Amino acid sequence: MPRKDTYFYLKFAAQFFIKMNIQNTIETAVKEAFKSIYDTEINSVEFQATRKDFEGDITIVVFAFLRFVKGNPVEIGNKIGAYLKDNVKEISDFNVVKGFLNLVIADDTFINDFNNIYSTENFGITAPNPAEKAVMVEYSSPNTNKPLHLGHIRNNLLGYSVAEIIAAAGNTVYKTQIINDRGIHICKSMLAWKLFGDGETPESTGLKGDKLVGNYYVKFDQEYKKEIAELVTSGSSEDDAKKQAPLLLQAQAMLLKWEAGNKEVVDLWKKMNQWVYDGFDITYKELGVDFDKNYYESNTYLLGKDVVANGLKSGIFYRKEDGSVWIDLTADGLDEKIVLRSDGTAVYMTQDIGTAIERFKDYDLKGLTYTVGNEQDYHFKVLFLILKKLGYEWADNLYHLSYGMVDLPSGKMKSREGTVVDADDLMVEMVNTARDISEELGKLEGYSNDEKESLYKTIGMGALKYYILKVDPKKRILFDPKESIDFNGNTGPFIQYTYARIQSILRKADFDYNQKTIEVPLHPKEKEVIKTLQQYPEVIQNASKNHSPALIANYTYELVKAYNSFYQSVPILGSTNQDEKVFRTRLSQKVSDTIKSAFGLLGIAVPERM
RNA sequence: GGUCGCGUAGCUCAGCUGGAUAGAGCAUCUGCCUUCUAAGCAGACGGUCACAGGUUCGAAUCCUGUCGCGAUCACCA
Repeated sequence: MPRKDTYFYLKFAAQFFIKMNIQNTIETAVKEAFKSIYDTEINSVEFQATRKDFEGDITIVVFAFLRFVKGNPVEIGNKIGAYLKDNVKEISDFNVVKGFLNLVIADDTFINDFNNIYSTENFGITAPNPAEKAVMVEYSSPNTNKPLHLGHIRNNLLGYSVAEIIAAAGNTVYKTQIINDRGIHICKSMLAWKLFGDGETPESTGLKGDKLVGNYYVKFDQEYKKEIAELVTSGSSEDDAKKQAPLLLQAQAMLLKWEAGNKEVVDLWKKMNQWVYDGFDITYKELGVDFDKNYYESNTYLLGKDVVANGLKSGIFYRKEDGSVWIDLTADGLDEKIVLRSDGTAVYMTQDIGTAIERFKDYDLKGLTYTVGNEQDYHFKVLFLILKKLGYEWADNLYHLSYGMVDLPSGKMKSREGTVVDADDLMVEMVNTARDISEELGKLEGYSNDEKESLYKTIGMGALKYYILKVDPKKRILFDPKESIDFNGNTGPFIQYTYARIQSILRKADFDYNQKTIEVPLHPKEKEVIKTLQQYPEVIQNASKNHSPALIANYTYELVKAYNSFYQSVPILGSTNQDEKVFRTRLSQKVSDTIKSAFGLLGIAVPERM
């Protein structure tokens, strides 16, 4: 094992070498240039990619040097440029515009780079370093009283993708969720089923288990509202009616029974939760997400109380007269926060403290990322601060992947009011749209029905996932169910289509393109594609650091645009020059490999044809 | 009210730790299928980067304030 890892490590190093090599060479040369021309030491050189409208590949910002050398930036740029052209073999030309020194990199340098990239397996991906501790990513974390909706889809896609990205950046990653399987809301569904369910089961109704249970959650709410209305007509105040409604009292009684371990209630709870889990499993599978370990709130809701007890002793927490325990965070600009109820039971915070500690005990972790909506920003800020105050050094490596809500034109989605976009329904709809478009285009002759259906799923889910993931997680998404998700332009199918076209070329390539070619004149479009490919490793690192699948999505789009432009301007298989043909085929192949890799990080599959 | 986030083209979004004339897609309009898949390519149109100050050689980007939208400030989770 260690040997294999070392091997991967070297590969990773080699990969960075490709890109950094040139920049380092230039940086060193620039320093030499200042030494020899101005007799001045400079400490760093600021690089940026040359803008498309200018000639060149890499640009040095001359303004930054004015601190060290006084003078006209254009003049300085010209002198440095001339020095570089004479002394650095990779630089074939230069020009200066205002304070920008644009350098032209020699074609053979690009081709060499590309050949290195081509022969790098899993280009861009860094294998985990076994000496490093792991990272845990929590996502999904549903309630077991209702089905998953569009909001959960965003959560799941984000969490899954971020986990993949962090792994690709060189970490061992564990995916987890905490299932909110206890509490009054579960009892509501249970009670409604018991009272009105008539023994219905997923088998007897043919309904997905989570849907069935969700129906009873809605049923409870309807009946509960009726009771409130009746109480109000008979003279109760609205508030009293809400508290006194028999259904609610029964649900509360049920929760007490559950906590006391009453067999009948616990058995019903187990049965109905299992229905929900079976339903969720189907949805998760369709979505293509998975978990390494599930935590259940019914196991963790008592955690954290001993931690609070210890913190009380050390003075981090304090007890109020009624017995409740608090932490004072006003010195940190926050409020006072309760960590234990006056009856000694745990609150959400207590549980999260305990669960975090538990996870660090269960796994050898360096960090933990929570994928939870931005409505809980405050909760996590407080949680992290408390853990820090409790002295856990890993508290600095906790991260709240906070994402914006998915809203409908009508406003927020509400399960009880039936204004949610159901996860399963939406996925079916996306696949249907993919089917309609594909059938209309009719490019799939020779495909069996199974192959076609599997392809429609790939495309439909690709459209959905890309649509959600290309947006910065922080931003809220407005989803209009009437305007269907696009399949043209900056979309998943557009990128999948490019992949499929390349596969078609590779299938037709009846020559050996495994051979390196160096002596080909480089077309500007080819250069653009190579430049974009070079960025991939850095993009992954960046996306990991920023917990942002959107960076991967946007990068993939850039790559595909560059490739399509190339594809349209020059013949690949039709090239009359054999070396050129080989080179372009190799370039195409690596682009498709990279698309597949990047889309893999987004949890999106790619098709061989479409 | 306090705190946090967001505000870029008609719509949906990019724009990395400040850099050149702010970029895509959709929509509208114009070209390109006897050459590798037109779910494509090339182009036109479209912007007081919410507003006002400040820092800087240089600000959509950093700082301050204002406005607008959202979230949050529970002995719910």
